[in-house]
Amino acid sequence: MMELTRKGEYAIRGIVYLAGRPLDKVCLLSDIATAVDVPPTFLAKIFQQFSKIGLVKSFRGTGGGFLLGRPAENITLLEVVEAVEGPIVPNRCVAAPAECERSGYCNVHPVWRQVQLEIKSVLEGVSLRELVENSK
Amino acid sequence: MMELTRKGEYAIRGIVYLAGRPLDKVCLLSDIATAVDVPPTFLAKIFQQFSKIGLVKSFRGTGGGFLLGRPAENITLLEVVEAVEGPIVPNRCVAAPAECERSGYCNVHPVWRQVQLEIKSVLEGVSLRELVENSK
DNA sequence: ACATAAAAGGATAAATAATGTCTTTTAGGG
DNA sequence: CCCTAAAAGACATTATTTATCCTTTTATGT
Repeated sequence: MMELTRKGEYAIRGIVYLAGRPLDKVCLLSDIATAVDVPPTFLAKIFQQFSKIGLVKSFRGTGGGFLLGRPAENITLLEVVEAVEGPIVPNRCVAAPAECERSGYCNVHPVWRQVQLEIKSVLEGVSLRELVENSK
Repeated sequence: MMELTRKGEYAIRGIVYLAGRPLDKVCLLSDIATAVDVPPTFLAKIFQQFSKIGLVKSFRGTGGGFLLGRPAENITLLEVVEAVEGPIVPNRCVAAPAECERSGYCNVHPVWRQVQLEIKSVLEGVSLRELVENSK
Protein backbone atom coordinates (compact mmCIF):
# COMPACT_ATOMS: atom_id res chain seq x y z
CA MET A 1 0.00 0.00 0.00
CA MET A 2 0.95 3.61 -0.42
CA GLU A 3 3.81 2.72 -2.69
CA LEU A 4 5.10 4.70 -5.61
CA THR A 5 4.91 2.65 -8.80
CA ARG A 6 7.78 2.10 -11.19
CA LYS A 7 6.21 4.64 -13.45
CA GLY A 8 6.44 7.27 -10.74
CA GLU A 9 9.99 6.31 -9.91
CA TYR A 10 10.99 6.43 -13.57
CA ALA A 11 9.23 9.76 -14.01
CA ILE A 12 11.26 11.31 -11.23
CA ARG A 13 14.54 9.87 -12.44
CA GLY A 14 13.88 11.08 -15.96
CA ILE A 15 12.88 14.62 -15.22
CA VAL A 16 15.53 15.11 -12.55
CA TYR A 17 18.11 14.04 -15.09
CA LEU A 18 16.69 16.46 -17.61
CA ALA A 19 16.71 19.23 -15.02
CA GLY A 20 20.41 18.62 -14.50
CA ARG A 21 21.30 19.09 -18.15
CA PRO A 22 22.20 22.41 -19.80
CA LEU A 23 19.06 24.50 -20.22
CA ASP A 24 19.45 25.22 -23.90
CA LYS A 25 20.30 21.77 -25.21
CA VAL A 26 17.45 19.47 -26.11
CA CYS A 27 17.80 15.94 -24.79
CA LEU A 28 17.01 12.85 -26.76
CA LEU A 29 14.57 10.56 -25.05
CA SER A 30 16.80 7.62 -25.84
CA ASP A 31 19.72 9.32 -24.12
CA ILE A 32 17.69 10.06 -21.01
CA ALA A 33 16.42 6.50 -20.93
CA THR A 34 19.92 5.13 -21.11
CA ALA A 35 21.22 7.54 -18.49
CA VAL A 36 18.55 6.76 -15.93
CA ASP A 37 18.21 3.10 -16.82
CA VAL A 38 14.56 2.98 -17.83
CA PRO A 39 12.96 1.15 -20.80
CA PRO A 40 12.84 3.80 -23.57
CA THR A 41 9.32 3.01 -24.72
CA PHE A 42 8.03 3.30 -21.19
CA LEU A 43 9.84 6.54 -20.58
CA ALA A 44 8.38 7.85 -23.82
CA LYS A 45 4.87 7.43 -22.42
CA ILE A 46 5.87 9.23 -19.27
CA PHE A 47 7.36 12.17 -21.12
CA GLN A 48 4.26 12.39 -23.26
CA GLN A 49 2.29 12.96 -20.08
CA PHE A 50 4.79 15.55 -18.93
CA SER A 51 4.55 17.29 -22.26
CA LYS A 52 0.77 17.51 -22.20
CA ILE A 53 0.77 19.52 -19.00
CA GLY A 54 3.82 21.57 -19.88
CA LEU A 55 6.31 20.09 -17.44
CA VAL A 56 8.55 19.53 -20.43
CA LYS A 57 8.64 20.96 -23.93
CA SER A 58 9.00 18.50 -26.78
CA PHE A 59 10.45 18.96 -30.25
CA ARG A 60 9.98 16.50 -33.08
CA GLY A 61 12.16 15.66 -35.98
CA THR A 62 15.87 16.02 -36.52
CA GLY A 63 17.50 17.82 -33.64
CA GLY A 64 14.38 17.21 -31.59
CA GLY A 65 14.04 16.00 -28.06
CA PHE A 66 13.00 17.46 -24.73
CA LEU A 67 13.61 20.55 -22.64
CA LEU A 68 12.34 21.38 -19.21
CA GLY A 69 9.08 23.32 -19.52
CA ARG A 70 9.84 25.69 -16.67
CA PRO A 71 12.85 26.55 -14.52
CA ALA A 72 13.72 23.64 -12.24
CA GLU A 73 13.01 25.70 -9.13
CA ASN A 74 9.41 26.13 -10.27
CA ILE A 75 8.66 22.43 -10.66
CA THR A 76 7.77 20.54 -7.51
CA LEU A 77 8.06 16.86 -6.86
CA LEU A 78 4.31 16.83 -6.25
CA GLU A 79 3.65 17.98 -9.81
CA VAL A 80 5.92 15.32 -11.22
CA VAL A 81 4.35 12.53 -9.21
CA GLU A 82 0.78 13.61 -9.82
CA ALA A 83 1.49 14.02 -13.52
CA VAL A 84 1.96 10.29 -13.89
CA GLU A 85 0.28 8.75 -10.86
CA GLY A 86 -2.77 10.97 -10.67
CA PRO A 87 -3.83 12.88 -7.58
CA ILE A 88 -2.61 11.79 -4.17
CA VAL A 89 -5.58 10.03 -2.57
CA PRO A 90 -4.71 7.74 0.34
CA ASN A 91 -8.24 6.37 0.34
CA ARG A 92 -10.88 6.46 -2.34
CA CYS A 93 -13.32 8.11 0.05
CA VAL A 94 -11.05 11.16 -0.08
CA ALA A 95 -11.36 11.32 -3.85
CA ALA A 96 -15.07 10.51 -3.96
CA PRO A 97 -16.76 11.47 -0.71
CA ALA A 98 -20.03 10.07 -2.04
CA GLU A 99 -18.69 6.55 -1.64
CA CYS A 100 -17.91 7.30 1.98
CA GLU A 101 -21.58 7.55 2.91
CA ARG A 102 -21.82 3.84 3.55
CA SER A 103 -23.61 4.37 6.82
CA GLY A 104 -23.99 8.04 7.43
CA TYR A 105 -20.74 9.72 8.36
CA CYS A 106 -17.38 8.00 8.28
CA ASN A 107 -15.10 9.05 11.09
CA VAL A 108 -11.94 7.76 9.44
CA HIS A 109 -12.38 10.16 6.55
CA PRO A 110 -10.76 13.19 8.24
CA VAL A 111 -7.72 11.08 9.07
CA TRP A 112 -7.15 10.18 5.43
CA ARG A 113 -7.72 13.76 4.49
CA GLN A 114 -4.98 14.73 6.91
CA VAL A 115 -2.66 12.08 5.49
CA GLN A 116 -3.30 13.46 2.04
CA LEU A 117 -2.46 16.97 3.15
CA GLU A 118 0.79 15.90 4.81
CA ILE A 119 2.01 13.95 1.80
CA LYS A 120 1.21 16.76 -0.57
CA SER A 121 2.86 19.23 1.73
CA VAL A 122 6.15 17.32 1.79
CA LEU A 123 6.22 16.71 -1.95
CA GLU A 124 5.25 20.28 -2.72
CA GLY A 125 8.14 21.52 -0.64
CA VAL A 126 10.74 19.93 -2.87
CA SER A 127 11.69 21.40 -6.25
CA LEU A 128 13.66 19.79 -9.02
CA ARG A 129 16.34 22.36 -8.39
CA GLU A 130 17.01 20.94 -4.95
CA LEU A 131 17.04 17.39 -6.21
CA VAL A 132 19.58 18.24 -8.86
CA GLU A 133 21.88 20.35 -6.74
CA ASN A 134 22.65 17.72 -4.15
CA SER A 135 23.74 15.26 -6.75
CA LYS A 136 26.51 17.43 -8.14
CA MET B 1 -0.69 5.54 -6.14
CA MET B 2 -0.58 5.74 -2.40
CA GLU B 3 -4.03 4.28 -2.10
CA LEU B 4 -5.37 2.08 0.63
CA THR B 5 -6.55 -1.24 -0.76
CA ARG B 6 -9.94 -2.78 -0.11
CA LYS B 7 -8.28 -5.08 2.32
CA GLY B 8 -7.09 -2.13 4.38
CA GLU B 9 -10.44 -0.44 4.19
CA TYR B 10 -12.21 -3.65 5.26
CA ALA B 11 -9.73 -4.18 8.06
CA ILE B 12 -10.49 -0.78 9.52
CA ARG B 13 -14.23 -1.18 9.20
CA GLY B 14 -14.11 -4.58 10.83
CA ILE B 15 -11.98 -3.76 13.81
CA VAL B 16 -13.65 -0.42 14.46
CA TYR B 17 -16.96 -2.24 14.55
CA LEU B 18 -15.54 -4.77 16.98
CA ALA B 19 -14.15 -2.00 19.12
CA GLY B 20 -17.60 -0.53 19.37
CA ARG B 21 -19.18 -3.71 20.71
CA PRO B 22 -19.45 -4.67 24.40
CA LEU B 23 -16.03 -5.72 25.68
CA ASP B 24 -17.07 -9.04 27.16
CA LYS B 25 -19.16 -10.45 24.34
CA VAL B 26 -17.39 -12.38 21.61
CA CYS B 27 -18.41 -11.39 18.10
CA LEU B 28 -19.05 -13.85 15.32
CA LEU B 29 -17.07 -13.13 12.21
CA SER B 30 -20.19 -13.59 10.14
CA ASP B 31 -21.97 -10.94 12.16
CA ILE B 32 -19.15 -8.47 11.78
CA ALA B 33 -18.97 -9.13 8.06
CA THR B 34 -22.67 -8.47 7.69
CA ALA B 35 -22.55 -5.34 9.81
CA VAL B 36 -19.68 -3.72 7.91
CA ASP B 37 -20.65 -5.08 4.52
CA VAL B 38 -17.53 -7.09 3.65
CA PRO B 39 -17.29 -10.56 2.08
CA PRO B 40 -17.09 -12.93 5.09
CA THR B 41 -14.33 -15.11 3.65
CA PHE B 42 -12.21 -12.09 2.94
CA LEU B 43 -12.78 -10.62 6.36
CA ALA B 44 -11.81 -13.97 7.85
CA LYS B 45 -8.34 -13.67 6.32
CA ILE B 46 -8.01 -10.19 7.70
CA PHE B 47 -8.99 -11.21 11.21
CA GLN B 48 -6.55 -14.09 11.05
CA GLN B 49 -3.82 -11.56 10.50
CA PHE B 50 -5.11 -9.47 13.38
CA SER B 51 -5.16 -12.52 15.60
CA LYS B 52 -1.58 -13.49 14.86
CA ILE B 53 -0.24 -10.23 16.17
CA GLY B 54 -2.70 -9.99 19.04
CA LEU B 55 -4.83 -7.12 17.79
CA VAL B 56 -7.80 -9.41 18.39
CA LYS B 57 -8.29 -12.57 20.41
CA SER B 58 -10.00 -15.47 18.69
CA PHE B 59 -12.04 -18.32 20.14
CA ARG B 60 -12.94 -21.44 18.20
CA GLY B 61 -15.91 -23.69 18.43
CA THR B 62 -19.35 -23.15 19.85
CA GLY B 63 -19.68 -19.75 21.43
CA GLY B 64 -16.50 -18.74 19.68
CA GLY B 65 -15.70 -15.54 17.81
CA PHE B 66 -13.52 -12.51 18.32
CA LEU B 67 -12.70 -10.00 21.01
CA LEU B 68 -10.47 -6.97 20.84
CA GLY B 69 -6.98 -7.97 21.93
CA ARG B 70 -6.30 -4.77 23.86
CA PRO B 71 -8.32 -1.78 25.01
CA ALA B 72 -9.42 0.31 22.06
CA GLU B 73 -7.43 3.32 23.25
CA ASN B 74 -4.24 1.26 22.96
CA ILE B 75 -4.72 0.27 19.34
CA THR B 76 -3.69 2.80 16.74
CA LEU B 77 -4.87 3.10 13.18
CA LEU B 78 -1.27 2.62 12.11
CA GLU B 79 -1.16 -0.83 13.70
CA VAL B 80 -4.38 -1.84 12.00
CA VAL B 81 -3.27 -0.66 8.59
CA GLU B 82 0.21 -2.16 8.83
CA ALA B 83 -1.21 -5.43 10.08
CA VAL B 84 -2.82 -6.07 6.72
CA GLU B 85 -0.98 -3.82 4.29
CA GLY B 86 2.53 -4.27 5.60
CA PRO B 87 4.80 -1.42 6.58
CA ILE B 88 4.18 2.07 5.22
CA VAL B 89 6.79 2.50 2.50
CA PRO B 90 6.06 5.26 -0.02
CA ASN B 91 8.92 4.08 -2.19
CA ARG B 92 10.73 0.77 -2.23
CA CYS B 93 14.04 2.53 -1.68
CA VAL B 94 12.79 3.41 1.79
CA ALA B 95 12.18 -0.24 2.57
CA ALA B 96 15.37 -1.52 0.91
CA PRO B 97 18.02 1.19 0.79
CA ALA B 98 20.31 -1.19 -1.08
CA GLU B 99 18.17 -0.78 -4.19
CA CYS B 100 18.58 2.96 -3.92
CA GLU B 101 22.27 2.81 -4.72
CA ARG B 102 21.58 2.91 -8.41
CA SER B 103 24.19 5.53 -8.97
CA GLY B 104 25.79 6.43 -5.70
CA TYR B 105 23.48 8.44 -3.50
CA CYS B 106 19.84 9.14 -4.29
CA ASN B 107 18.71 12.60 -3.27
CA VAL B 108 15.02 11.79 -3.43
CA HIS B 109 15.40 9.21 -0.71
CA PRO B 110 15.17 11.62 2.24
CA VAL B 111 11.97 13.04 0.81
CA TRP B 112 10.28 9.65 0.78
CA ARG B 113 11.59 9.01 4.22
CA GLN B 114 9.93 12.22 5.35
CA VAL B 115 6.67 11.23 3.67
CA GLN B 116 6.82 7.93 5.47
CA LEU B 117 7.30 9.63 8.82
CA GLU B 118 4.42 12.01 8.27
CA ILE B 119 1.99 9.29 7.29
CA LYS B 120 2.96 7.12 10.21
CA SER B 121 2.70 10.05 12.53
CA VAL B 122 -0.86 10.84 11.51
CA LEU B 123 -2.04 7.23 11.67
CA GLU B 124 -0.29 6.64 14.95
CA GLY B 125 -2.10 9.57 16.46
CA VAL B 126 -5.51 8.00 16.02
CA SER B 127 -6.77 5.22 18.28
CA LEU B 128 -9.73 2.94 17.78
CA ARG B 129 -11.33 4.58 20.78
CA GLU B 130 -11.52 7.89 18.94
CA LEU B 131 -12.89 6.29 15.80
CA VAL B 132 -15.61 4.57 17.76
CA GLU B 133 -16.62 7.48 19.93
CA ASN B 134 -17.44 9.86 17.14
CA SER B 135 -19.80 7.42 15.54
CA LYS B 136 -22.06 7.12 18.55
C1' DA C 1 9.86 16.82 -53.09
C1' DC C 2 12.35 13.43 -50.48
C1' DA C 3 14.70 11.02 -46.93
C1' DT C 4 15.59 10.99 -42.25
C1' DA C 5 14.93 11.93 -37.36
C1' DA C 6 12.24 11.88 -33.38
C1' DA C 7 8.13 12.32 -30.67
C1' DA C 8 2.83 11.00 -30.46
C1' DG C 9 -0.57 7.68 -30.26
C1' DG C 10 -2.83 3.21 -30.26
C1' DA C 11 -3.07 -1.67 -29.64
C1' DT C 12 -1.58 -5.46 -27.34
C1' DA C 13 0.97 -8.78 -24.25
C1' DA C 14 3.07 -10.41 -20.05
C1' DA C 15 3.71 -10.18 -15.25
C1' DT C 16 2.18 -9.05 -10.84
C1' DA C 17 -1.03 -7.84 -7.33
C1' DA C 18 -5.67 -7.43 -5.52
C1' DT C 19 -9.88 -9.59 -4.55
C1' DG C 20 -12.59 -13.26 -3.49
C1' DT C 21 -13.98 -18.43 -3.00
C1' DC C 22 -13.68 -23.22 -1.58
C1' DT C 23 -12.19 -27.09 1.04
C1' DT C 24 -9.95 -29.19 4.74
C1' DT C 25 -8.10 -28.92 9.38
C1' DT C 26 -8.08 -27.78 14.23
C1' DA C 27 -10.18 -26.62 18.59
C1' DG C 28 -13.99 -26.09 21.98
C1' DG C 29 -18.70 -27.04 23.96
C1' DG C 30 -22.58 -29.90 24.82
C1' DC D 1 -19.31 -38.19 19.48
C1' DC D 2 -21.29 -34.43 17.11
C1' DC D 3 -21.93 -29.66 16.21
C1' DT D 4 -20.04 -25.06 15.80
C1' DA D 5 -16.68 -21.75 14.47
C1' DA D 6 -12.10 -20.10 13.46
C1' DA D 7 -7.37 -21.40 11.03
C1' DA D 8 -5.04 -22.60 7.11
C1' DG D 9 -4.04 -23.53 2.49
C1' DA D 10 -5.15 -23.96 -2.32
C1' DC D 11 -7.37 -22.05 -5.96
C1' DA D 12 -9.98 -18.70 -9.28
C1' DT D 13 -10.90 -14.29 -11.01
C1' DT D 14 -10.16 -9.75 -12.04
C1' DA D 15 -7.59 -5.45 -12.22
C1' DT D 16 -3.44 -3.02 -12.45
C1' DT D 17 1.24 -2.53 -13.54
C1' DT D 18 4.79 -2.86 -16.64
C1' DA D 19 6.08 -3.06 -20.46
C1' DT D 20 6.62 -3.73 -26.12
C1' DC D 21 5.48 -2.98 -30.90
C1' DC D 22 3.76 -0.62 -34.75
C1' DT D 23 1.90 3.13 -37.17
C1' DT D 24 1.26 8.10 -37.58
C1' DT D 25 2.46 12.79 -37.22
C1' DT D 26 5.66 16.59 -37.28
C1' DA D 27 10.01 18.72 -38.08
C1' DT D 28 14.70 19.25 -40.31
C1' DG D 29 18.17 19.02 -43.81
C1' DT D 30 19.42 18.01 -48.67
